[in-house]
Amino acid sequence: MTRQRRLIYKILESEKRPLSRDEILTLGRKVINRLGAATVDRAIKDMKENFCLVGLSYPGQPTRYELPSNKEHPHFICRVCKKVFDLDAPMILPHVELPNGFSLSGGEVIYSGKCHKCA
Amino acid sequence: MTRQRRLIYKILESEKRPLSRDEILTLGRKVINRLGAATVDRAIKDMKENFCLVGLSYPGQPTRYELPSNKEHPHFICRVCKKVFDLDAPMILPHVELPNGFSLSGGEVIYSGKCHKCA
DNA sequence: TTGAGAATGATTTTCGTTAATCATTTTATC
DNA sequence: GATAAAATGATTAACGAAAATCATTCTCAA
Repeated sequence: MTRQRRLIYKILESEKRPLSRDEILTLGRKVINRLGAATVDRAIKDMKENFCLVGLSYPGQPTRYELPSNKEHPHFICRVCKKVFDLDAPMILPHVELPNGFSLSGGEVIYSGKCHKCA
Repeated sequence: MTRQRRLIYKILESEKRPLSRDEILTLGRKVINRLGAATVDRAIKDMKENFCLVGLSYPGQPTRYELPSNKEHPHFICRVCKKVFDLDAPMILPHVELPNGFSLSGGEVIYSGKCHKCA
């Protein structure tokens, strides 16, 4: 555990929304201004393997990551600035009838629209 | 309108699930075996601009596209083979309380699990 | 049928993300 | 405090998707 790793974890913990590599890097450099991109990449890679960091992806955009939360929650993506937010609401996954032979193990609800800054 | 474009449109229409560039290419070559990748790319690009082809993306995977449907529907992604299916069910987007200043314009529901072939 | 304009397909280039390299620094243990 | 192991950060390489190029072929309206 290094200063950098602790910082990256702390950023993910405090931002409470999925962050891309570059978002983490930008936020991190406010604290450790020589923070390297490779370090963030490696931290993400390791966390993905160990604590199953959650990945979220949109067409034409880098994958965003967040810490696995104790309570599942829906996401919101702003169609203008493309930022992704966590919604402070329980995630309700509507019941569906799956085709024969399919088994369900999870799901994801994503709302889209405009955030407070872009509205 | 060319033979290739008609074929690509027809494939998207008949498969009824989001397809990646390569999936379209593979299916298309069963009919036009000299179908070029660039042709599929261009068709996707044009359709994206004109009929607002819908893009769907997952971490570490190419974007998949489908024709805008008259009725919104949820998707299902198989965690094993990564194929994406349309679910034949109305999409219910649970009501949520958005933070102040946010406006809602749409949403997406994605279920995950195992498909009939991977179960 | 013909010819201008557009689409095709093979290939190359560009672009952004992710992984690998390596000398240096930091961490944790003795 | 010394030291072995691991992480860092700058850089380069690998990789895949998307766009650009260009000679050839196809489409469609006159």
